Amino acid sequence: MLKKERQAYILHQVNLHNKVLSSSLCTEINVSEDTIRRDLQELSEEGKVIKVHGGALSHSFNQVYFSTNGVYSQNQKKTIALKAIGLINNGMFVLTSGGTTIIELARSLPPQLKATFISGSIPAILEYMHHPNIEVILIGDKISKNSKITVGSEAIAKIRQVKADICFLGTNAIDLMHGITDNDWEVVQLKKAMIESSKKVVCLSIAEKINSVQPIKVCGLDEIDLLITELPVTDPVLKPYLDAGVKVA
Amino acid sequence: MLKKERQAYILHQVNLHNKVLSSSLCTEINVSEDTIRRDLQELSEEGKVIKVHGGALSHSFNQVYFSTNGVYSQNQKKTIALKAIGLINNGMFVLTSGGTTIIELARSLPPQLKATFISGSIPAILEYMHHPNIEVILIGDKISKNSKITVGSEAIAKIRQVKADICFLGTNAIDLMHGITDNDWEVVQLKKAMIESSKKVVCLSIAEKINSVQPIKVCGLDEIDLLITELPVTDPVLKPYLDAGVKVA
DNA sequence: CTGATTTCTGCGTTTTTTTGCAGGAATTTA
DNA sequence: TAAATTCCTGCAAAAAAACGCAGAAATCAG
Repeated sequence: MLKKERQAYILHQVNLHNKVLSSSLCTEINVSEDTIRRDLQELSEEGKVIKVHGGALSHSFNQVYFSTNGVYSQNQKKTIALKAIGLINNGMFVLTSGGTTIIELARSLPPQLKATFISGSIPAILEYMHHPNIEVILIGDKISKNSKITVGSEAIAKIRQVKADICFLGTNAIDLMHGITDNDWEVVQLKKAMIESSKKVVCLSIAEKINSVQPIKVCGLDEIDLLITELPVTDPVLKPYLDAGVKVA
Repeated sequence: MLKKERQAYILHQVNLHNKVLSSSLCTEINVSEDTIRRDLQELSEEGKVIKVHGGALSHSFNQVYFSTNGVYSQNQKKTIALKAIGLINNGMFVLTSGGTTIIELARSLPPQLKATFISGSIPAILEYMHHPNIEVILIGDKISKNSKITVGSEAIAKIRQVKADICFLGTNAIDLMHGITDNDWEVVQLKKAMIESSKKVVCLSIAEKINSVQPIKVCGLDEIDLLITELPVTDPVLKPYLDAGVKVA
């Protein structure tokens, strides 16, 4: 096998699978590891692949996983936020949890919107405060430094006193079997209370979190009135949820 | 699994769920905890994640910060803050209002101090949240956007439920005749409630505000247990207050 | 066509990287 | 305060990489 031929094969494999192991390559092509290593070395110098200990990675691998953009999946979250904002009308009482998607929602609210936002999430409240026309109601109680949200029985009691028109939940994990799940017990209690206190429950979830599970259950899919992702409604990932009776936007 | 691959997976999980536990990661990827720890270490050195005891946090989630620009007469306020901090002991319940002097107090708290701070001021709460050992209780209610503090009957009711060891009031104006005065009716209601709910009332006031008056009365000088300014106790400006029976530090 | 030169490949050795483990220190939690 | 986790340090084994070298193959010059 010619050297050029071999390198073309390697490059093909890298682009196909996003990674190659030098060990498997050398058995596939039946050459010594040194040869593979030298090939990888050359391809790496030409910028065709990224050489790592044990093999090589495609360049797209790095683009996908080590996004140089500091804010992770901001665009997706922006898309979700805009869909969600379409559900808010003037005069509404809106209950929101915390999380980066909610922050994006808060930042994207149109300036003319006049509504009342209720939350215990400090980062979210900070964003709502900057808005010219929104009334902000803060749920008080002990602050969980971890999640930057007020948690505890007082907070839950306060939420129970509210009857909100709509509730937006930032989602940590959603799955067909287990519904909405999360990893912080106290936050879960809050979210449960929020669901009970709202006429309409909307889950905001980037597609990556779909079909993932966390240890603690928030609610079943049947309690969600709407699931918002950055995907078009026709995306196959959403099909099982539509089939399960979940409304999707 | 390649090392880079593993780190990409970890980073992905961190960005997705805002936090990861090393314990769960090592069962997921089936490597030793040491390996996970070393990965976390490296990712943290590259600034990709924030390493904490037991796992790691995403960086984007922790970017809650408040614009500190234009801190007015910072040095004097620092002096006042340090005097005030001398009054706080471990285990105390501390009630604070808002204002830049209180912020300075919050920033200057010694890291070992273990106490519970109660406040409705968003900027103050943000500072307390950064402290490793203090418990933060947030007073909830409607947020007044210009004073950045929760105001209203619910907030007052909550404060009434508390019996704090000490209360620090940022002062807007203090005068021999009129006592403590302010210019925001709702904030005054809150401060009154705070005074009633505290065993000891401490006013923090920079010298410039001494002998000035605002439209709405908070309380008389007789209700103050201590007045803290940046001046030495012997300063002639403070003499009339000492004569009137106000303790000064 | 032939010999010299260059390139390529594989082998053995040394060096580096990676990983897991044991212990003791540090931190967290009850 | 005591128990349980988690963290750190040094160490050792395994894997991979780097290096030098020599033989094989290809290229080139005369």
